[in-house]
Amino acid sequence: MLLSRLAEVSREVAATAARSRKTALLADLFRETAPDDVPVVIPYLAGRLPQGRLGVGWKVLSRPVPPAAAAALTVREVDARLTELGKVAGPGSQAERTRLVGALMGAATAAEQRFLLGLITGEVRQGALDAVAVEGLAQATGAEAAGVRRAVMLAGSLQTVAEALLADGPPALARFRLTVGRPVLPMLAHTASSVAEAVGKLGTCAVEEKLDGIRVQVHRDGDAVRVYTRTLDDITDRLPEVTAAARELPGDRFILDGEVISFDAAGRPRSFQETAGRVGSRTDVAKAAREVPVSPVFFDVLSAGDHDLLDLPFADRHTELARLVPEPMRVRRALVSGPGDTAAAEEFLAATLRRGHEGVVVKALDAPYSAGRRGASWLKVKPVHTLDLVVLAAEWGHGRRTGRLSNLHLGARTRDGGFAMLGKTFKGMTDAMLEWQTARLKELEVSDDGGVVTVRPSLVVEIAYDGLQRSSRYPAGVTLRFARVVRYREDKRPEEADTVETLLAAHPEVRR
DNA sequence: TTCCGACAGTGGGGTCGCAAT
DNA sequence: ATTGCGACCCCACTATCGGAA
Repeated sequence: MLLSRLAEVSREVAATAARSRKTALLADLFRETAPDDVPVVIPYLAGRLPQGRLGVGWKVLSRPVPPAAAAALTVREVDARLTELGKVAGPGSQAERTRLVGALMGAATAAEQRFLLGLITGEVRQGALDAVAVEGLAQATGAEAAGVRRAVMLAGSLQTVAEALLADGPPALARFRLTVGRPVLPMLAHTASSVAEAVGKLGTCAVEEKLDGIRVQVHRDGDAVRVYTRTLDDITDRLPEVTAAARELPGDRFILDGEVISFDAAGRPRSFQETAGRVGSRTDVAKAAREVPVSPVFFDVLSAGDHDLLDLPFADRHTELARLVPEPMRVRRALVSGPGDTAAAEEFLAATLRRGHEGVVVKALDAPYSAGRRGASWLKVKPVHTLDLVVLAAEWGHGRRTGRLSNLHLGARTRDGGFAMLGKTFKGMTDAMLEWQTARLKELEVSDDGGVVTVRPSLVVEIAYDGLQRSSRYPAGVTLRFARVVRYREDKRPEEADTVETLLAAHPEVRR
């Protein structure tokens, strides 16, 4: 199949609003795909490369290359070239990657270049990724969409399921079962604004502490232990403590779900930055493990012995978890009987925060494990802080925000009457707010370099954030975590904005 | 008819590893 | 030794479609 066909379908999908029509377009393409092309066409139309990331980003891709006049590239040739590109390493590799990208782009028409650019950067912007591709695949093969979705969750990969389905039809789905050693997409949580709201929605539930670390899925089959991240990367070699802990548990075949986190000598959780740095260390794991040891803390079990537990209610899975994992290696929890018992949940949240943790996750006791889904049966609750800050600048947006000022630079007052930038945010704005702030900020413009519009510091905006973290980038030595806009405060003047001092005083645990 | 679940898009900061300077 | 880039951890929020209620 020619790459130009894919580029054309992708463009059509992007130009279509209705999801049903997007699905139909993908299904049509999948039907006409030859078996040999399937391993490439399916991921491409789901907006991903089968190779994963290539080590090529905007820096290399932003160099313009004259397009080819006629479409001649086949998808398999492109795939072969990108596989080569991904293998390049060592001294001189940047120049070599640039050369290979240039050669590929030079063989592509303008339309194909646009498609390739989106694929390689991971931003196809066609309004259809895995979920729509799954629907399209189901439609093309006559399989049940729910069955395809489940197979993809269990395989951890759309591509594997697509190949099997297009080769053998719907019966192939039965081959995809939960298997120890093969990672499953983890269940995710929604956000609730309060414990009362969460308990109100779920009724009888468990309230569990939410640790601010790295999500892990731990598989053990006899002596073989593997550890996977949320995106199913294998990080076993970086976490010897987790392997050792898993081997000491009484069962010898299981899949556990939990969090890895580092505690200091006093038993307090270290900051996310410290835990994440440790988990990211690969070159000298032994040294990293001595300096920042981590502990696994589990909250769910997906499989035990030869039993697939995914469809069991959470209450039953937890009974199994308690059999397998001793209490210190499990997340703390409280059982709550329903909305009448909210006070107990509130107290548990307060105690969890006193222990230095992030918040809680409220979980329905009757819900199955919805692999790969952000199910409504897990609701996280974290405290939210707010500040009144001043807009120092704004950046021109991309995609659907093109032509609008989007990303705000936020400043707090300093003692000398100036402002110190604390970070940026693009979150929380409605389309109407984007429209309004673009016009308002243009009135305050001091300069525009094409990317950043600097303004007179006079507009006050209320910002919500999850906490403070250390920063080497910003002048106050700290930055806001997950900053988002709540509303503009036109009733406030910049002299009334919050100061760096009050911010630091509100977060004494963050030392600069 | 209205409501709500699921998705995609729009990017944020930090840290590590690697290659280039 | 330092700098820049890319990958991958953490993530919030809004708009939209289409099925559920």
